[in-house]
Amino acid sequence: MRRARFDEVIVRRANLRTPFPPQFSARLAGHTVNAVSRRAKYLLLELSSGDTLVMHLGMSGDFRIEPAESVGEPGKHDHVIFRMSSGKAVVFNDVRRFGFMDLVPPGEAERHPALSVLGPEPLSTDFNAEFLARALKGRKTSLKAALLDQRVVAGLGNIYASEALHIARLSPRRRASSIATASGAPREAARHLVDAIKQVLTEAIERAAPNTANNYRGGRFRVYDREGERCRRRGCPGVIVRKTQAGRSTFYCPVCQK
DNA sequence: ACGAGAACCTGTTTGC
DNA sequence: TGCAAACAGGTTCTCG
Repeated sequence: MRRARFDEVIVRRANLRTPFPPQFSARLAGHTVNAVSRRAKYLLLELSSGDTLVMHLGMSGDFRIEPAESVGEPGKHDHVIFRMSSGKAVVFNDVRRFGFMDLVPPGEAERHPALSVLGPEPLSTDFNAEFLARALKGRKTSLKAALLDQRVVAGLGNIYASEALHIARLSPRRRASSIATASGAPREAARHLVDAIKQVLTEAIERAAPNTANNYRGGRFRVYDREGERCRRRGCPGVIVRKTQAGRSTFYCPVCQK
């Protein structure tokens, strides 16, 4: 497969969460995509122009790929259409418009305000019990809210924050600082939590991978969206409850998560 | 300085 | 049935 070039970029609505940069379409047209990468929940496309296209799907965004010739009348929430030299059109659809697109000049991607504040990637060795304990030392917010803070760990979202806490048997309502000693050293809970985050994300990636036999692991989640249902931990008689923390739904088992 | 809550949007589900 | 409130997997701003 050859690297594809942007033949034409049609912006049907030039503001998602933030306004698009000036000359967005013109800066893309004629350039090829040299590399695709990811940082936290941001998608990064390195272009032959040297610019980096930074994108985020927000809550409801998605890309769909269709043959260019079959692109008909755009749907209501189709905001951007990338017509590629491959003959495909990549359509960005986003009902809630919490998505995000920006174009940053060469060498400035890491300094982008959205990216520069991010903590370590959860599956990297930089994300470990020592780091987490230091990051949460003295923080009075809840453990759950802290896990959603992208400066602490980048790319963990609401579902897997709840899931990881269940695996680690830690209550989402604990003080974040409780996983560290006063000097910022990790307690055992910090190691369990780091391990649980890595585990839950690794499993989720495996499950999502195409062409594997892992696709139909029944049951989906351990706690997320299971209010009122039995805890899945073996031997635990608990019932999953839902609580709002920092404006988001948290699901946990009050019996086995301490 | 920190943490909680609101705000940004639209669509769907839930409750009276 | 109908309408309003609550809720949705994210991020960022404001306010106390």
